[in-house]
Amino acid sequence: MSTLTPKKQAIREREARILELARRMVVSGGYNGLGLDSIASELGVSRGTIYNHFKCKEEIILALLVETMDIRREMFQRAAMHQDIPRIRLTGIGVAAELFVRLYPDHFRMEQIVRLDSIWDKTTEERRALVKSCQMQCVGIVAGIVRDGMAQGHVTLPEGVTPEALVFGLWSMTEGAYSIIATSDAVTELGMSAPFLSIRHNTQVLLDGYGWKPMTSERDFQAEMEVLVRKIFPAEFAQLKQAW
Amino acid sequence: MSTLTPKKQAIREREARILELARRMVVSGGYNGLGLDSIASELGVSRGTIYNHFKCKEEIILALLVETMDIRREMFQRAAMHQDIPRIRLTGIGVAAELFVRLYPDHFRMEQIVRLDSIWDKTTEERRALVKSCQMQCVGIVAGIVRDGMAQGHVTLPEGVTPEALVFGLWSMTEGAYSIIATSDAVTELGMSAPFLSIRHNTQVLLDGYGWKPMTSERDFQAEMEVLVRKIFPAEFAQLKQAW
DNA sequence: ACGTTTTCTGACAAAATGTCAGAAAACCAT
DNA sequence: ATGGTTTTCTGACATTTTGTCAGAAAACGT
Repeated sequence: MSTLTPKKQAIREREARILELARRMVVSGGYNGLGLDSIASELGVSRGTIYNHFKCKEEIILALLVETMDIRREMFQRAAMHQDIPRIRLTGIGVAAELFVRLYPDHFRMEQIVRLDSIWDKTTEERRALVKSCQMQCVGIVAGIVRDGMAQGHVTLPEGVTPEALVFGLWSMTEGAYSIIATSDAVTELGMSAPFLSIRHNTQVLLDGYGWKPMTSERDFQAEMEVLVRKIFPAEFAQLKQAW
Repeated sequence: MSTLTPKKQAIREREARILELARRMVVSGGYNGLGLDSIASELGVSRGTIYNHFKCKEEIILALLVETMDIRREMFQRAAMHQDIPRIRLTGIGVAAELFVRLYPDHFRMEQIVRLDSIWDKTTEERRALVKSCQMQCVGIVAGIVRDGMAQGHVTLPEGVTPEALVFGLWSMTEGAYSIIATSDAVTELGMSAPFLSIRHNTQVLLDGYGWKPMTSERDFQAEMEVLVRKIFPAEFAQLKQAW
């Protein structure tokens, strides 16, 4: 597989460059900030060539989304694999989510943009399936930890509440928080300083609300997070060291 | 003020029609779905006339956003004014938020779109100030209830946690949840059935986590919500009656 | 009824997307 | 190497959309 003709190899490299340039443009100017003309000229090729790689603008954007979601899924998997009690593993997922957003804000912004702009109609079913699969894997990983917690008697969900409902709560809260932080510059003006600390605290409060043991009164999860980030994500931690 | 020349009156009415048509278009096709050409032709005027009303597309969209946010703020105010213990009033805010999203999904979608698409640069400072003011009022209303709860000894926040941090948690969770529901058609496939019930439950669990009395073990907030919606939002309740 | 002000129009320039016939380059077999 | 075949690339074209503006048309006030 590594023996491609020189030409094919060059094409493959160019595709990577297209995506790289496209990401920068989408991140800085949204859907409309992505201009195929600019990409083509920056790459020194004509616009027609871009259309040999992707059949429309929307496909480029969806390709970026898949790249993005793959990164997060991989980070979630690493966190879920950590050997510890369920609540700590869940805390690790939270760490992964925060790291993802903070280290790759462009990727997160990408997700937000794609979600909203109505680009889905024009894309191929194939790529859409990739996106959905990635999302389901992420939810599945977290739901698995919740089930572990239930199996070990650390948490008992009320009648009619599924593990997925708890996952939904965590997902909603983090997704919403990061989105508010990313888009509403007024967060600090609104009296919400240190929003990342607030998120870490609020997620743990939610788990406390479910009565998931050990509770925050018994264990310092904020300190635990630093241990986790160093252990599971050493490289990532090094990148934002002082900012953690 | 009600005595405008016939012409001025007609212009004012047309402006309303423009916004009305624009909203439909933005909701169905996002930023790019809004075409001034279509609006003009549907109104039977030329495109130049539209530009007499708004100096660019972006201003139209921001005008829509202000309309939208005003509705929510008004609903929040109604809920906050309800005479009861703080936790119930907060529950009322949750009811308001849910009603807003469910009754005016177009408005909510509007907010999402505006937030992301990079349209802010082109808009006037004046209109941006309107948006920010509305947002601060909403946060202020909720934070006020939290302070009431603290003053009455119903909840005690840990060292270093501000009332706004709690508000941030509630805001994040609902914002995130509604956004996930609205945009990710896979919610039910992911095992998250009855998402609105999950949100209601999760917000209460969060308050429980903060130890806010009375807790859900002492009082049935799900039942309380139905009382609130009937009492505070009778007209709105009537609209989605069976769906509540 | 007439001069003034406001409003409206439609043509124009500019920018962007997507297409395609023909040119250019790469490939391959002899 | 060379010639024929396939792949890739180009740049002009059609189309759509935004925003502008001089002059036409309508409304207004006296």
